[in-house]
Amino acid sequence: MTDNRFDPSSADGRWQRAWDEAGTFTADSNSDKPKSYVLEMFPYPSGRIHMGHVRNYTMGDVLARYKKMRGHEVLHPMGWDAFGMPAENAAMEKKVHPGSWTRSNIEAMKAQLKRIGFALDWTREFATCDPEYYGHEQALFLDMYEAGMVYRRSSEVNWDPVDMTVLANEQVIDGKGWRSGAEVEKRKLDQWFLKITDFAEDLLDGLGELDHWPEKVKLMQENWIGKSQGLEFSFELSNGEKLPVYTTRPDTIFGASFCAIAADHPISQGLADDPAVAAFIEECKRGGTTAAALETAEKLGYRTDITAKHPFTGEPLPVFIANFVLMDYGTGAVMGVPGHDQRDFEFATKYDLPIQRVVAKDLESADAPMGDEAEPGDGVIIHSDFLNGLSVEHAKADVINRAEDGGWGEGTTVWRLRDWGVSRQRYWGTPIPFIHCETCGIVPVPKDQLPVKLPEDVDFETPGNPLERHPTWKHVDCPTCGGKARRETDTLDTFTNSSWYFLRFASQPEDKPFDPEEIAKWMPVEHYIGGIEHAILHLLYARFWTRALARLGKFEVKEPFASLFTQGMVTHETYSLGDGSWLSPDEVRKDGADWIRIEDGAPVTAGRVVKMSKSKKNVVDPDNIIEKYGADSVRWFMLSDSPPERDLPWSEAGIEGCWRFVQRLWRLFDQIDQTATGEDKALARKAHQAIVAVAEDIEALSFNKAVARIYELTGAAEKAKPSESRNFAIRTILHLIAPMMPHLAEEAHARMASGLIADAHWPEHDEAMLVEDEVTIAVQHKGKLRDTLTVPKGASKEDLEALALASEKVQRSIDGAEIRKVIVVPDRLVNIVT
RNA sequence: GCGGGUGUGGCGGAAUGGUAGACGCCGGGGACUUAAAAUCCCCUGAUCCUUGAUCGUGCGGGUUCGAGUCCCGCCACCCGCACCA
Repeated sequence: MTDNRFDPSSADGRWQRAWDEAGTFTADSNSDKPKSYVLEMFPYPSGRIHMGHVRNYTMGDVLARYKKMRGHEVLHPMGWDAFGMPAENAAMEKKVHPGSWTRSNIEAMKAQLKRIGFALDWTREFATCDPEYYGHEQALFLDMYEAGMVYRRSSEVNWDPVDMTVLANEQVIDGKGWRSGAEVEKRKLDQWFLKITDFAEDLLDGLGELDHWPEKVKLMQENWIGKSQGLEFSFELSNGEKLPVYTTRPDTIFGASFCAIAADHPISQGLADDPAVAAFIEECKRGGTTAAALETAEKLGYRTDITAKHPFTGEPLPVFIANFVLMDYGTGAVMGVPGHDQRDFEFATKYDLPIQRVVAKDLESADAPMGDEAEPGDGVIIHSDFLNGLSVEHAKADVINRAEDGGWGEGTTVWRLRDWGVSRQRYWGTPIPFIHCETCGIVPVPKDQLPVKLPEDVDFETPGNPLERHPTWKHVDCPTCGGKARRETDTLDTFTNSSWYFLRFASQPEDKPFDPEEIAKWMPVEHYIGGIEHAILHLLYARFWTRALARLGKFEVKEPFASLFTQGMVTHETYSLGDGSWLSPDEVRKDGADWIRIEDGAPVTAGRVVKMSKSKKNVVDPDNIIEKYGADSVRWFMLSDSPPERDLPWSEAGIEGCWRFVQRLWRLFDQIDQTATGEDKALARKAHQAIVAVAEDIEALSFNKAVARIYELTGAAEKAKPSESRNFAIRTILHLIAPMMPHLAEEAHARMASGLIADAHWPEHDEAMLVEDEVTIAVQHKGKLRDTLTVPKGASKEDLEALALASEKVQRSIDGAEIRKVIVVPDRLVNIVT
């Protein structure tokens, strides 16, 4: 009566259309059901959906469908993070407009997502490059400006002196420009900043309320915000000036043997008349602006003639200009304590400065010779006059007190977090809505003139910012005085686009960014899922925007994402030829134990399993897989085996196994026997236990465990003889897999009932059916397993002990030794200690 | 350099301090078939003196009747570092 094979090539599309036509996944904000907002980080439209997307969206999809089965009104939207550099690169390489390149990518990727059968509300789709979206973003940016959260200052960028253009960190390879190959320099530009540091305390405290965020992400954000307590004080300099410095280790002040200031510190700049100083400052401009580049660069210093007077000893300390001191952090000047800071240690070794230990592990080791690195650890203070014998903690407090009493310093809090530079000298982003007027200065674009749209007619033939070069776009009249003025040609960092998109998904009125009442209905996002690579920047910026908008009175929500899940990457084995060139998986095959190239039989080395990437050619295209196995097999693969937070190795064998399981289920679903009677208590119990366990696993996002349980129940149902219990078990499996393999589930459901299984309820379980009658307990002798016993559940300690001692195997192991102790854990084990 | 993480069979991984290896993949053996595919059944951590025993969760210590799990110290690998998204 039915085919004995499930055919996804016809079923998948049929059910996808059925869901579309019924509007099954359209979220109704007026529903009186409890609301659930499930969101995956929206994709950048790079051109093709990759396996990482499939994994991410499958997890969210299972949650969304499960929540719906649990009676929730679910919002599960999708859109496009559409601004960014790849579109401009494509424009340069392929001579296409970034907008049309992006639009056609979106169209292709949307079709791919549809083929996987995601339960998405497409009615709310948008792209961040839609003028409507970025216009509202400009309005929000102006609101933040009015509230004093936006300002301008000069800041360093990577400058390519050959291409005459600003480079992203990504475009700096080994300190050189990626196109020109020229040595990159630091250059200062006037740029726009958002005052995220005003929210440092709030963002830090807010982490405490995020109970459903991974600890590691919270810890990373905490370290990133980097609250530190320390002492800010001033050295008196030999030239009569004062040098304010900040230190987190005032306890080590007697170990200071030099001071170091940043190259762009005012004192350094004041000495720049000296050609040697000027040359050194120039030297410091070499190299990129990333933390890693700065930290790993060789420590360089220039010894000035100035000395600083130690506040306690009065000793003169040499003042150096040094490349490892940052003007952006603290005061741009530090006291160097080589004994207890690794950077200072290296610097002191290089420039032959004294290295004195002032914190020792204990008094005995106080005068042991210093090793070849600094000692940053805790201990007791030595060689420090009145601090001797104090703990690090007490010494810190003592020095701060004395500085405050003496009026030469004070205890302060310093944050590692820096204000967010949002200026980008690029075309494909949100234009920053300001006008520079010769007479009025900086003037916001009036809101009724938003959006400030990007011009369409731009060229990418010459490097640099096309908005700057455009013949007319930047020339405007001042909105205040009507005089000649110039548009801001910087665009906003793409991270601003992704800092509020979840609000626009929840509510999208035409005349404003969002409607507070709708926000109140849906926010916060209940489940937010995405890559660990966003642990800091995107997630911190989104938290910041939400708090900033709340401070502006736009809504009450303070934290956008109630729970966060960071998923692992999809990886694949790599294949290479003897010459080191990479081969793609479909160019090779296994020949016995070895790998060969299909084309000519050349030997191939199977290498490490790493993240799928174009450069390693170990990419598997989801479309080809769906074509061959259907959407459900791929979805099942994404959920199986690996825990979702870890990497998932893609394998051909694995997807084959999923395909076989789809067919196994299909055959099983055909075996409901309406004439069957009788109870199979063991199977019924397994089914009830699975209903509870799979629900718990899905809610904990432990999809791999849910999958294993479904395999177990399936195996048991297959083996069982027909009975009412078996029919129940089969129908249970059908509902348990519905969120994971929705097409197969609909197809099978349609043959036994009317309506969509997507609209069905999660099966009910019977509490009484969960309890086992019998348990297997372990019998140990001195902690080693000797025997097992099957006993009724709840057997008494005495009975268990007697049964254990009666075991022949146990007696042989004890071998007549004296029994000193017997530990009995009911329903678990008996441990006999001799 | 700084910060974060991971480590269990041939592979992916299970395991409230209580029977290590659930479940899947690979591999081996068998059934069915003219044959193949599909399907079904059985086996599959290592070693040995094989009715059984010993060893075994990156390495070295410790706590405990009992440690993959808790504590201390290492090693290896991976990820992030503010203009990639």
